[in-house]
Amino acid sequence: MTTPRPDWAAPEQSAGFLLWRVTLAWQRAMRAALARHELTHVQFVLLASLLWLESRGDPPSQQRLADFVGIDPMMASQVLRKLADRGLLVREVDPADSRARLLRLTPVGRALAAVALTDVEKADAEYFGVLGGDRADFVRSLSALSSFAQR
Amino acid sequence: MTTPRPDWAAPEQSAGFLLWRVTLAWQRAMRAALARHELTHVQFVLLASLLWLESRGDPPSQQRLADFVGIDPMMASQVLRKLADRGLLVREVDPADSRARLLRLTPVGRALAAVALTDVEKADAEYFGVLGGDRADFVRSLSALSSFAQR
DNA sequence: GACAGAAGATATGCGCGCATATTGTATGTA
DNA sequence: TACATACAATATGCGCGCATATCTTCTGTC
Repeated sequence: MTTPRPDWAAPEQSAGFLLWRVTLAWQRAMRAALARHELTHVQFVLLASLLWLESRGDPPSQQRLADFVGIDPMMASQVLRKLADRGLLVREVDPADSRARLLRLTPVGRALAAVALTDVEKADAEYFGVLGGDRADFVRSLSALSSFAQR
Repeated sequence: MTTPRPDWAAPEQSAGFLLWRVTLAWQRAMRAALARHELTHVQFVLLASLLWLESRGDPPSQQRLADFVGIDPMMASQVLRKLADRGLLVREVDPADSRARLLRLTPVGRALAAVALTDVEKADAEYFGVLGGDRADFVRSLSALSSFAQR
């Protein structure tokens, strides 16, 4: 166990490190696509998910949105406050539970989310386009890992 | 463009967001495997890569190691300084270029890298084990993305 | 030899991922 | 009613990813 292992020392030959680097590259692509909207990639995910949730039910709480997106409730709290400061959404106290904050997009926020969505979709399609026909298999593998590796 | 898109609003149905979440889960697995060695996942990658590079040539500079691993030279500089403070490696001025710092593992650092390597390998194999026979295809897809999405 | 440009290292600052602790509120049970 | 427990939100702190600026040193060309 004292001899170096080529398959670990060389990141490009390990699935884990490939995963890591590919994700970083994807995040850079997202950042580039969202830069002109003054949105970070987490801000966008929260806005887009809120758009989706709003369209089919009551306004969600911060907690519910964070669970839905799969990010840390702490992060969600901070990011949502900034988005509220920018006037993209409002955080109002839940009348049924004064601990919770209900989220509601403003018209400005709704419009921004919709426009950013098209840019992100284009960047995403371009990024994964190189996989060609293997894309379905790739996504299936990701799903298998994702369902296995629940937090 | 003002109607929500289910495939984007629901992260688990988008390849990009799947990628993101799976990578976060992998990083958590790495963190757990490395916790008892008091190593972060980036610290480990640097140590293991240094182990590999040392075994087959002259000691690399910080820049060369950062390039090899694929991380930011800035991060590498900070992390390597901490590792040097812990006595796991030494950073000596390159006699051929007084700007560069040459990296050399200490015996303690070499031993720690080797032990941590076994834990990480086990965790990694366990993590990707759920892919079963699809693992090769998955890694091939990752490689395609990786080579395409060079920084 | 003198100069401009490139490269290695560092500092600063912001956003994200996560762990921990604290406060206030909503539940359960006695 | 009183209390313990659980939960939503917040604050703090650390490590990472990255952009920008600065300083020093090397290398090119004249």
